[in-house]
Parts: sequence; C-alpha cells; structure tokens
Amino acid sequence: MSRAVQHPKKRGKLLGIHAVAAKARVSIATVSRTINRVPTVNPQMAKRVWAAIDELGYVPNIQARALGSGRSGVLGLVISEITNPFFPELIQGFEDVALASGYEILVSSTNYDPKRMELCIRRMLERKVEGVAVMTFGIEQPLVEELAERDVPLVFVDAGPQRPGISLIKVNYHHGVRQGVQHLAALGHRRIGFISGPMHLHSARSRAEAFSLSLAECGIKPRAKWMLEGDHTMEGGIRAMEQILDSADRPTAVMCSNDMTALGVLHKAYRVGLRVPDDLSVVGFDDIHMAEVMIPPLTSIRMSRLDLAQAAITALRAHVEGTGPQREYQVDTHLVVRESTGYPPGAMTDLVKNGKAEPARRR
Amino acid sequence: MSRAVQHPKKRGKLLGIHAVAAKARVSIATVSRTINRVPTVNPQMAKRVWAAIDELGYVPNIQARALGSGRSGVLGLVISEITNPFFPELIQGFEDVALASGYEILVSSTNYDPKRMELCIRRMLERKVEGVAVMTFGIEQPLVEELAERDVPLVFVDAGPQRPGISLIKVNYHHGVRQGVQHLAALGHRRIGFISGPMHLHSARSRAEAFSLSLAECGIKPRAKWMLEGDHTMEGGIRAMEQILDSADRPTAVMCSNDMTALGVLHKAYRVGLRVPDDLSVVGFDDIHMAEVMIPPLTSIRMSRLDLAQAAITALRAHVEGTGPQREYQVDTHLVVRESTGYPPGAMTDLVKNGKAEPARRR
DNA sequence: GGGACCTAAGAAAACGCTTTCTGGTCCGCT
DNA sequence: AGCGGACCAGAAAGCGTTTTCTTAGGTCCC
Repeated sequence: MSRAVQHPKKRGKLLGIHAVAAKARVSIATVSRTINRVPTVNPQMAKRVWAAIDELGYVPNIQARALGSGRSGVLGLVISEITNPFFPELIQGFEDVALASGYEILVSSTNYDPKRMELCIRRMLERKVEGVAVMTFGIEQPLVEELAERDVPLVFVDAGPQRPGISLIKVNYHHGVRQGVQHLAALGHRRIGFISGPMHLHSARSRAEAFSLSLAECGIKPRAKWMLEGDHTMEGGIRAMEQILDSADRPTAVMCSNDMTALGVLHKAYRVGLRVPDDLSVVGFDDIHMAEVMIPPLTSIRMSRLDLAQAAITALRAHVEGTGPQREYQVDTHLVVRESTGYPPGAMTDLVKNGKAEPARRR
Repeated sequence: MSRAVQHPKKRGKLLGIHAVAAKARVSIATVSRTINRVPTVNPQMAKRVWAAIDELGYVPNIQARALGSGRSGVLGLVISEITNPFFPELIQGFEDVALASGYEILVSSTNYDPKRMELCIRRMLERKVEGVAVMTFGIEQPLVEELAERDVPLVFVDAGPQRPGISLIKVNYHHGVRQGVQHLAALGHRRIGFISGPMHLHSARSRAEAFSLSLAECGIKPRAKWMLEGDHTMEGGIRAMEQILDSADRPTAVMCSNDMTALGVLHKAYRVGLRVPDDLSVVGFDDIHMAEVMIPPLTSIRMSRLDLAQAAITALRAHVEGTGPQREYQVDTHLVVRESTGYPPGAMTDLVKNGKAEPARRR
C-alpha cells in the first residue's frame, strides 16, 4: 500500500497551514511564501492560496512563525505605572508608530517595584523581544544589565549607560522649563517654588536642574526651601503643597515636575481656599490631555508623547535593522499657557491690571 | 568515527535548553521536566539542572513552550481606549489577578474603530489566547462572531450572546445609581439631568435606564430634554453641558454615565462661572482615582475595577480549566459622596441651612 | 534465579511555521 | 540536438520546547 501522507490532523481534518495547502492544492512551502509575499510565487497559485485562506478563515500561529523565522516582531516598552495618565498616552503613541513599522508591542510596568521589574525583564526575555524602550525616566540598573548583557537593543530616555546597542533620547527640558520660568517672571513672579519628582530619577533631577538654571537666567535667586521633592503622584503633590503652606513666606508660583503633581497642588490649594491663579500660580509638566480641562486649565510644559515614541522606535529599528549609526535622539519641550498662571497677588497695579496679557479669569 | 551529536549550536556553543542539558549532564527531556516541576525527577539531578540554569542565565523561549505544549498561557483583554483612566486601572487589576492565576495578559484597545477591532481580534487569534475578556461595555458584534466561532472562551460585561463558552458579568448599575438619585433627592433636587454614554453601548443604555427607574422610585418625573447623549469623553461631557446651559429651565443636578463626562461637565461649568455644587450638583460614574482630587472632589458611583477583573478571570478560568459550570457573575456599584453635590440653589432655608448633613464647601 | 513490574531518564516525535535544499521544466544559445 | 542556466514548486530540515515512547536498571516475590 502507498505510504499515507504524514501530516498533523485532528479528527481527520488537516490543521493550520496544511489545511490551506491541501485546499489550494499546493505545498505548505508555497502557502508560507504566499503569506510572506515572496515575489517568486506564481500569481495564479497565490490567488488559489489566498482564496483557501479566506475560505478556511486561516490565521497563522504567530508563535510558530516566530520560532521558525527567529524573529518575534515584538518591541518591548517598559513604563513606570500605567495609572499615571502620561503613560497610556505614551503607549498609544508607541503602539501607533510600532504598528506602522510592522511591529507589535509588549508593555510592562515596573510600578517602581523591584519585584515587578524582574518580571518585566523576564517577560521581555521570554518573549524574545527585538528591542526594548525603557521609558521609566530613570535608569533601572538591573534592567540594563540583564538586557544589555544579552544584546537586546535598548533605548533610554535622558540617561543610560554608554554601550553599543544602547541609544539615548535626550529630552530638552531646559527649553520648556525656561519658557515656563520666563512666563512666570514676566507676570511678575519672583518667589517661585518647584516640586520635583523622586530625586533618584534622572529625569526628575534634570527637570529640577533646568528649573534652577532658568531661574538664574531670569536673575532670580533660587531658595532651597522652595525646592520640594515630590514623587510624581497626586498625593506627592498634595504633600509638597502642604509643606509650602506651612512655611511663613510662601512662593507666589510653583512649578511641578509633572502634571499629576500639579493636580495635587491644585487640589490642595482648593482645599485650603487658595484661588489659582489669583493667589497662586501653578505650572505643570507633560501636558497630559487632562490638563486642558482641569480647573483651572493647567499651564503646562508639553513633552510630545508621539515624538518620544517616534524617537524610541526609530532608535530601536536602527539597531534591529542595522540602519543608521545614530545613537542620540532629541525631543523638545515647550510651554503651553492656560489659566493656572497669572499675576502674583498684590501685583495688581492699575498699570498692569489693564494690560493686554491678563489671562482669562473665572467669571 | 563516532556520529557527532546532532544539536543546534552557534559558534560551537549549544543553545537554549541543550546548553543546560549539556552542562548538567542530563537530557533535554530532564531539563524540561525539571523546569515544569514534574515530580518524578531525581532531586539530585534537579539540583544539577537548576544550578546549570542559574549559571547560564537560561530563560526558556516562551514561544517554543507554547508551541510544544499547545497552551499559550495568555488571556486577552479588549478595552475601548487606553487613554480613559478607567481602563488603565482595570488593566492593572486584570494583570494582578491574571498573574496570581499564572497567566499573562494581552491587552488591545478598539478605540471605537472597526479597523482597530479587526486588529484586536487578529492579535488574539494569532497569539492563541486561551480566553478573552471584552470590557468595552458594548457588544462588538464582529468580535463575538470571530472569536466565538473559534471556540475561544469569552466573557462580556453586561450583555453578550447566550452561547456555550460565553460568560457574562452582570453589573448592578441600579444599586449605585439609585443611591445617587436618592442622595440628590434627599438634598432637595427635583430637576435632575442625565448625560449618558453613546447609546449603542449596552452599558450606557443600562445606566440610563437605571437612572430613569431610580427617578421614578423617588417620585420624580423624568424629563426627556434632560436626558442627553454623551460619548464617555470629556469633550462629550462639555458638549452635553452646553446643551443644558442653552435650555431655559436647567436641571439643578446632573448625573453622568462616567467620570470623564463628569469632568467635562465640571469644566464647562467652571468656564461659564457656575459653581459646583452651589449652582449645580454633579455626580459621576466609575469613581476613577482622579475623581477624589477633582475640583471639587467628585461624588461618583463606584464600580470596582478589581471586582470586575476578578470576575472576568474567574469566568475565563472556569472555561479554560473546565471548573465550575457558572455562567453569570455579579459586580455591584455604590455611591461615594464627595463634594460635587449639595443643596439645589434656592433651597437654602434656615431650616435646611443648619442641617447636619451639609457637605463641606469651599471656604 | 528469574520473570513481572516499577521507576526514571533518554530518544525521538510532535508543535506549526520558515527557509534551505533539490529537482524538474522550460528557455535560449551554440 | 544538446547543454547550461533560470525559475519555481515541493521536500525536508530546522526553530526550542513538550510529551510520548522506549529502554535500562532495580525490586519484589515466588
């Protein structure tokens, strides 16, 4: 008797690519080639194959594909915490541009927890991602080590080790922060506070430094007691604001290292009956979507999520696909003026009061 | 000469599980068994294997695992849009409980876009997820069809087809909404508006119905002109609020189908100088984390993300692991009173004014 | 002492693809 | 006519695991 075809089946029915091959009366190799658009397949056959695929509702098993080809087609994205609205917006951008580049993404958040970070790394390794963007705005040392050691292309924002295979995205915090300080100074503020992020984060330090520098540029002497450390959460903003309120001579304006912190400040100000911007001006950082609809709408320093995503993926692709030797990418920031900033209290001379630049006020 | 061992190598070095096997002087089968904690392996050998794994920093290739075992260990989560803060909170919960159950998750958002929905489905299918939770709060018909057809266990919230393999999570909107309406009524409101979600969403309709019903329970006649359709975004909330403002006799309180809508209302109210809650009371739905820090802090109807996640995963596991025949799960909602609700304007009789229940006010 | 029966580890066959290798057909050229 | 390439479809060898099948080595008990 003739040797039966030795193919995987289930209840007599062929499975997966084999079923397609059988229906289109071609070999599985041809099916594979058709799907992957290898140009050498006979258009005639290709048509048959596509028809069969359609008819059977065939969806290739991506794991098998990855295994066979040695390419996972996945880029990793490591973020701090998904519940901070900045990150979902970043994820959205990242996904969009990854998709456009033919990649899928795998996002994992550290939640600032070493245990969770381990998990992030493991996930990336297990899934054989082709590169990972670390957008936690801090160098997570173990992350770097484990991944870099295994030659996974990496991209950091702000700071990271100088190794081959690792790219950097430099965010120009200074530009936006300077605009913010100048804006405040122009309104007449001289007593300006700053609530930073957790100081172990590189980005938080960078922002704080940009602030001090900008202050100096405007000829304002920085006061250490007005430099508070927050933690990039609303609660941190509230706590920092409490400290500010406790002090005898308060600043007339405060800048925050991110918008969540600013929301906390806004909230606390509301709680104690301080009007923003009449009694206190506040400016945020990131310009999350929600900033626009805050009460009052938040003046903030915008850092484009899309630019960030674009830069990250460009960097990763450069490594993966061996194009371009570029190592550093730039992302800019700029001020968006809304209504949480105004003249400092007591500055309402007639001269100024009738000025054209007065921001809209409640009622 | 002796037949050389025919194993995959790269530059002479063994790869993956083979390297471990070689170093521990066992077969790859034993390594696999050790990793999977099959009880029959000699503890002695197991120790050698673990040592080798450690020394080599071996991380199993999860795709190969999935292929070999036929189990992906992944649960899908389909959401509407990641930039609505409700969803990140849900994702967080989902991930936590999935992890605890030994699953990974794959989240994908539809963005209300049919094209994107296609993509969601495809992703789930390609990745061979073992089940998917559709948390879009609407029945996405094509989703159901494609996935159900292929016997992927599904769980919907609120509504979904009654098929084997499909579970439902019933959210008791009425409980929370009734509390909300009663709260408003107790404060003296009789003119209460409602801004729904997009009416093609089942959940949006359910919430609207719960509202009408609750109104009736309180002996208040619903007015069609105060039933507005929003779209679960801040912008939708703003637009709906504009309609309310345009009308001659306005409601003194409005309930919203979600918190984002409520934020829009708050914003618009602020814009036109309406004080909340003095001039208008507003209550949200979902009770996102941010509601607590809104200005004023938002009275909202809480729907626990964790409960939702728990129910979804329990349902999925029941199908995957063949445990329990349960088909329906319950999740409750309840009112959280904060400061966006107060007496209706003009209700400030002395009697009431000195009442104990008056919520905190600004200043 | 020797079969029956376990036990546990190794060999080998999947898993569902991709990709290299092979070989047949057809063409053009001398 | 005969030969060398192109060209393209199919056969088969991976990819890195899991899992089934096999077999070597013990035990036990008569």
